[in-house]
Amino acid sequence: MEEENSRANDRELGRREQTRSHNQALILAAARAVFAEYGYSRTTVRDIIRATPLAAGTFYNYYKSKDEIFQAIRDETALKVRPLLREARSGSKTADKFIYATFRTFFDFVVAEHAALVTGHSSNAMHVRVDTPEIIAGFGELEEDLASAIAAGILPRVDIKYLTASIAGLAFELSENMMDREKPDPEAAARFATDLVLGGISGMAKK
Amino acid sequence: MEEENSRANDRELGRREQTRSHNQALILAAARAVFAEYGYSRTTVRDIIRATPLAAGTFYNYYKSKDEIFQAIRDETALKVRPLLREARSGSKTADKFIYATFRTFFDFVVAEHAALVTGHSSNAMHVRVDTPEIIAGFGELEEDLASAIAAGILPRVDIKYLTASIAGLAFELSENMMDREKPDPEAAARFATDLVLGGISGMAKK
Amino acid sequence: MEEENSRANDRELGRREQTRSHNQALILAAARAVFAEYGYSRTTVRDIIRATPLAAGTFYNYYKSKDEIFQAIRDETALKVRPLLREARSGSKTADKFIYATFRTFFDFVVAEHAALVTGHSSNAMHVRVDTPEIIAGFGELEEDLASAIAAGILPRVDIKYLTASIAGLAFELSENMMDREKPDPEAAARFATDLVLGGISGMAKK
Amino acid sequence: MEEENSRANDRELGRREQTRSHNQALILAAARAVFAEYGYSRTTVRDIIRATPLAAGTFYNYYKSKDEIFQAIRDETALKVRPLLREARSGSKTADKFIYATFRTFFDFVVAEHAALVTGHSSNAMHVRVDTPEIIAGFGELEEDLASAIAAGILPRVDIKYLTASIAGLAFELSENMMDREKPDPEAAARFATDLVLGGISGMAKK
DNA sequence: CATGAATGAGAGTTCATTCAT
DNA sequence: TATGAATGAACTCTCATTCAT
Repeated sequence: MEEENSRANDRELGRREQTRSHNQALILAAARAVFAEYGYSRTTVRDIIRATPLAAGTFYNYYKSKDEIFQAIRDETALKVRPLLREARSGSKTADKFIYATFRTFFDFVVAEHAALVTGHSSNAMHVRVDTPEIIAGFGELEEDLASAIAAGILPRVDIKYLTASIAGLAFELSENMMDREKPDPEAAARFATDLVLGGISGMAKK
Repeated sequence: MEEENSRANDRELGRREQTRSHNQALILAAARAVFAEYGYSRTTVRDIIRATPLAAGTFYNYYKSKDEIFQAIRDETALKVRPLLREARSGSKTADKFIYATFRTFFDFVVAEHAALVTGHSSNAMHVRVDTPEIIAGFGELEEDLASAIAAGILPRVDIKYLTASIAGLAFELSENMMDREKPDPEAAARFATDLVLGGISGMAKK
Repeated sequence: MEEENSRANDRELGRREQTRSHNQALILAAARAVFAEYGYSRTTVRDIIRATPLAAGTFYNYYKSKDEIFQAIRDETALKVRPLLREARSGSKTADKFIYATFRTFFDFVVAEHAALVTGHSSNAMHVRVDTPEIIAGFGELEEDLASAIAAGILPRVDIKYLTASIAGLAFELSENMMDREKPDPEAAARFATDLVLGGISGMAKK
Repeated sequence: MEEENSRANDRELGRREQTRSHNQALILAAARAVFAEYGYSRTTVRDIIRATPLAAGTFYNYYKSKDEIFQAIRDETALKVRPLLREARSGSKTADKFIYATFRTFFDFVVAEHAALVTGHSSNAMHVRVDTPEIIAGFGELEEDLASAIAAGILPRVDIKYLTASIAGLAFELSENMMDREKPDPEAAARFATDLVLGGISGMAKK
């Protein structure tokens, strides 16, 4: 039986490898879409494989469980954006650049990956945001960087934990509002957020 | 006949009603706790009654379904805080009072009702926030009030939708951070949030 | 507590007795109606007491179980009609009288008790007919009487079991058809059935 | 990809399909038996699968619900017998042939399908007969054919609705009696029913 | 490795019955 | 004895996971 399969599948060299990563990609993409749409518990493995040309059991050749693929997606997302954020902030010599880089990078990322889980706008009216170890680590990094920036005199001395929370809250909530708009504009959103954090609304004027 | 019986049973009805509302309270409290812990879908009705000395079927003497109690809790929360928020803002003649009143009222409420669902800090690493009609209406009210304040010259002309989202994001995220602290201080949190919104971090100095 | 109740209930002498049989009658009537409407399993005890001013637990002061009241109703029905049928047949000296008396009595009874269970025309399209010991005994009596009539030369020698079944089948099915008509006419139905059994359709002419 | 796989798996699909239809047959047979034994509402899906070597959930791989399999069985039965009945009657040029063909076909069918639901002889003492659209249509067809036969002068002018009901009542009741006998004899039963309908018992003599 | 039916624990819910009042 | 909330077994159905093919 295995021989027959290999005969059928190996007409091209490396076909197996190709199929394997192809299938993995199919499953990941389907999972991302479905988790983003329904959230973790309301998503069934059947939903995922139904969004795939594959069969139910095949799923388990790639992921040990529904939980595993979920965490894989979450971490994958956080792992992608975290280096971007750190790098963006690392070169910033002014408060404006520091804060703007943070928001801009985050909003750009959300636009690029808006099918993914970070900001799940589920059809049945629930915001789900996941605090995985990876994401928590991301918050930790932000806090560290804020501390460094304060130490370097780039940012004023404020309650760092509240500032971290504020930036996170603004980032998540504004990114959602931004994505609801006709044409998401990460530049404008980042500008708004940065101005708010730095100078408050006092110095803003509506365009 | 019913009247006669009730006359005869009056003394006991007091007891019964007492037990009844006691049980209702037990179930509500359990549900609040479990929903906050696990979110809607991961919570089972059995989880709720297990957190109670009652039997499985008893739940359904009080709520027709898992959905019904969930909505009851959500709306109860939103319906309680919304009038408070509106009233707090209504008398504010300055930007500072307006913004501070909003945050302070919200944080006070979170401290008072910290077992409730609105800001669920789940142990299994998920933030769930539900956009019920009630909560969405709350956002709408905030937006309206912001528009009025801008029209009245109390607040400067800024992107109202982004401002609404910003205040909401700050409120939810800071309230969570506040509750994680040893001694939640709504005054300090509201002060931080208000200063941030009005003047940004530029004018802040860490105490 | 008991004293209070008796004070309340005993203003008239024998009131208790009266209430008791009154309640029993209420429950029986409600049960008859609901069983006839929904059949045994789709009827809930709640349905029965809901059709009553009484409380759930009261039911069990009168009947040990749902099953018990169901059987009571079934047997009550059969026990009422069986003596009527026997008596009607007993005096019949001719085949026509014998057969006609059987059908006519049965159809009259159905008209009179059409809310009861014997011929249940349930709203969800099911015919339910119950073969309780009482009803089976009724069939047995019919068979006995047919045997006697044959022995007496009143009826010809035919397969008694098939004849019994035929009469039963005609009785049940025609009674249902009769009850579906605008104005149920037991006389006409009994005439039709009798003529069919005695002479077949050959000698009939449509009115 | 699916095509390739099916090519590769062709030999096994035969097995699988075989198992599949085997299981389907197991479930159908069990359902037929249990429904016949207990009727619709008293039958639980658990009863059905318990009468099977399969697991609880397997049922739902074949039927979406208890209702679906019930209707499948009902309609399957009615749909099988109806064309047979119509065809049997269609060629009949005399009253005897017409009536005999109807009963004989029905009784033959009952003998062949005696496990089925149409005529349920339940051990817990209930006859259940379901008026599905299919069965009602069967009655309608009988009535139509009777009307045609009367119009053609084959049958005398009698109350068609009562005649239809009579034939149905005789068919159901006699078939049950027939099946209770040691050796069911559809020919004899059909002869009895036909003679009864055509000439009544007057012309009969017990064998 | 793909397949997809089988599995069975467990979900939400109902309801006959019990029992404190 | 009437009350009606409490009970918990049993129901229909779902779904993550397994496994023979």
